Amino acid sequence: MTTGLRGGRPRDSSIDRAVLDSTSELLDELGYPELAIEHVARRAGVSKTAIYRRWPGRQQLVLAELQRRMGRVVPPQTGCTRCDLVESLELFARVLTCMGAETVSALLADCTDDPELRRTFMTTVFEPPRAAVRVTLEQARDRGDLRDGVDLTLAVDTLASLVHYRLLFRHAPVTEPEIDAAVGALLGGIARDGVVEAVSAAVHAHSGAG
Amino acid sequence: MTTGLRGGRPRDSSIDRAVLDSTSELLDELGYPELAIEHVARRAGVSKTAIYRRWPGRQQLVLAELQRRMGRVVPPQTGCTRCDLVESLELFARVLTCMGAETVSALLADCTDDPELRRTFMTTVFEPPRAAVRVTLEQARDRGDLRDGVDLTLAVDTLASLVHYRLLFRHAPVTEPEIDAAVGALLGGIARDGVVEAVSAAVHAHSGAG
Amino acid sequence: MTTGLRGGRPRDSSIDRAVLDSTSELLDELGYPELAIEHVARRAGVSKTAIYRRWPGRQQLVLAELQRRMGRVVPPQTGCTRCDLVESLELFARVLTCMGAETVSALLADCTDDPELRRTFMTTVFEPPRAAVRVTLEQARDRGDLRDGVDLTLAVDTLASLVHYRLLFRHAPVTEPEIDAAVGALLGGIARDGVVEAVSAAVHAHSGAG
Amino acid sequence: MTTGLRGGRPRDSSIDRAVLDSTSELLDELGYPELAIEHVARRAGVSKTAIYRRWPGRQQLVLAELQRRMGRVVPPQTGCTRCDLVESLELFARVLTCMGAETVSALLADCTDDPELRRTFMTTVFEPPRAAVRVTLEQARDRGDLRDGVDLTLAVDTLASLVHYRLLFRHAPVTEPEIDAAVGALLGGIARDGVVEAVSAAVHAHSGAG
DNA sequence: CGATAAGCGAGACGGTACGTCAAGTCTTATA
DNA sequence: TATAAGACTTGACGTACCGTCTCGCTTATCG
Repeated sequence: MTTGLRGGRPRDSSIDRAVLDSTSELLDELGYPELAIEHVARRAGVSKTAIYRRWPGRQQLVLAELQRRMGRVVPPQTGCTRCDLVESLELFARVLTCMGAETVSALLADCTDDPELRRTFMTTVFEPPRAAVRVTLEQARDRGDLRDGVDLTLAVDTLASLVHYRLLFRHAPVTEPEIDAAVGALLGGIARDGVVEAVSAAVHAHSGAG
Repeated sequence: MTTGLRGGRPRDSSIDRAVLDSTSELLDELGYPELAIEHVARRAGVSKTAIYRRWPGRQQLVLAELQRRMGRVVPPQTGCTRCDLVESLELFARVLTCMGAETVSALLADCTDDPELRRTFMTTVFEPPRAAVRVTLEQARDRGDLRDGVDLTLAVDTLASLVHYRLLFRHAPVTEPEIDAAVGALLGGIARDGVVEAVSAAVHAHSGAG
Repeated sequence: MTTGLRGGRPRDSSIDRAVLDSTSELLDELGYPELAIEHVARRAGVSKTAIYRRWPGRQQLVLAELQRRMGRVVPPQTGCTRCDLVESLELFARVLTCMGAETVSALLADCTDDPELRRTFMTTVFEPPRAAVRVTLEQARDRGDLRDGVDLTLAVDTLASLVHYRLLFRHAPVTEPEIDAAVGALLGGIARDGVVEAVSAAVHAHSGAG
Repeated sequence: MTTGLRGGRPRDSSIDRAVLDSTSELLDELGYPELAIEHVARRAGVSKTAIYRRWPGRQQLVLAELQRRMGRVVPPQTGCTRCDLVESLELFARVLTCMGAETVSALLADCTDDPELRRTFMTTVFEPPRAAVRVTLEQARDRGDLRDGVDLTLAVDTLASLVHYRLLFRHAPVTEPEIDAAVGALLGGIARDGVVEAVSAAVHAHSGAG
């Protein structure tokens, strides 16, 4: 809040580090639900007050640690649409894995009540890798690799959500071949030639009749 | 556990109902994180003991309520691949929405520690709608609507995860046109003709070089 | 509050004892200002909750201990006015000393904010010995030992306050000769014969002039 | 301690005043127990450091303020024993009331731990009005108004303690007629003629027998 | 029909963490 | 050196649920 423009003892930045380090360790050892501010304080050799002065609560503290873990996400630029997409998604998976899939989902669940917090979470944790995928798809589009009228947001969600789903819900790893297959499926479709157009007509008839 | 083979006063089944009803109300009013067994007991006019005798903890209690909310999920059977898929996914979305998206994700997060519990959660909450999608895709495959070598599990995950992502993470609604577009994209692909094959070759060259 | 007429697990009366014992010890070792509920709980081998369930706060807890220390105060009845008075005051002094003069005054000071609490304090701690003095004086009056028109309340206050003052304020002991002298002074006056009447007239003239 | 003999920035004496003023206000608004140094500092527009440099703690700070409130106590000299005594005691009551009876007793209680502090308190707060009473009594004695062998200290305590008791303990006002009656009682005694001597003999017999 | 066994409401119990608060000390930059 | 601002440690506060327990009572079935 107060940047302490002038006057007052400056914050001891070694405390920031010590607290985040302890948070990180406890996150790995106990997981988010068992992570207590009191533990963090004890382990960091720091008072609770010093923590609460920096972060208003557990969520923000862990969020800060996740942010630190994420570092800088740079979208790949090989010039090859499929390669870039695969690369983006692998990056995505790496980021989530590094943050700790369970931590991410537990934290998210713990942020649902406060809209402000939710937004921060999304911006901090989900947006960066998501943006990488989007940029990659936009480049593909500009390069003329995509059909006209393709809904980019939907495409991003489709790919991103797969990684999320596997890692956060099923706690299953996402392997490179799977990512490749998923990208291939989305790019090329999975229906035999001619089927989509046929069923498309049927849908319209169906919904028109309903 | 004990079916009360012999002896003892039989359980009052009206208590089961009262407790689940109160759980349901409090879930809607306060959300899962704020739901306390003590509140449930008070509201249901029942003792904590009676609750703990039936469910070992909060998670199992809420799980039971979600199970009750889900009811019976029946996969659609119109004979049209795309219609059935869309229908399955809408069903999926309805189920999650009815259960309460926030509740579902919070509960899931709260189940991560106990593997047994996790499995129960997956079987109870995620599997049924997922199975509906899988059945639909299997029927499509058997009907010859899908290309050879399509990874059904991946396809199910791709579609299912989209709904999850939108509802559980972004707390955004999933509209029918979007579902339709997503199904269309997966079935037909989004790449311009010829692109997939071309980049596919490039991928192999790329990964061969790496 | 709830006497637990029916239902519920009965309170463990050994806890009451353990808590008051620990309170007593800590009162002696550290004094009232340093007495912390958490210490009491720890030393008594009891949870904080168990304490707060019985007494709403530190003040009430200590008050309960003082009450226990006081026991039963019985006014003396030798039939001799002066002896009874001296005896009453010595009893008074013993009671306050046994409770711990510093504890009494610190507790009183800590009760000033809450009127309810203050009243309880007065009734519990100050009234009983005070009542003994009053009873003794009433018996003296009924016996015809006192002049007509003597203000008994004032007389009680005069004697009681001396003990309070010495013990609670000056932390000086009150010896038997002093008590005797004070009782003698109050009973017989300290002015030389004729002086009181003379100055009494002067007072009236003085206040009439002012 | 350091009178700032030489060197450095001189102390800003307006700070002393501002701090004591704020202390005074907060004492009236919240009472001693709720008076926090941080509040005082904030209200005075002064840093905590500046306060702690002048007074080692809360007790000393408040003590300083009480001292300021007391001002100069001058014993009355009308030449009439009873008038002077009444006047002294009223002065006594006024002083305590002005300081704030609750503040005085709370502060006293908060000084019990530190003997040094206690002594300062006694000297500062209790001695001056007490001295006035003593001087008055000494003048009465020298004037020949008192019987031989009267214990002056005991007489002072008897009168002073009554005021203390009423104001600090019972939080009851001390009215002028009451003071007059108390002075009258002490000077003239309350026993019917002949009673004191009779019971006095009884006491000696009693204590001799016991 | 009485013994046995469980269900049940009430609420005590030991835990554990919460987030807040004030005390008193220390650090920095500025006057 | 004094000052303002404010970081810092310490330690207790009173609250809230957790999941377990004990008690006295009720309600069934079994022998």
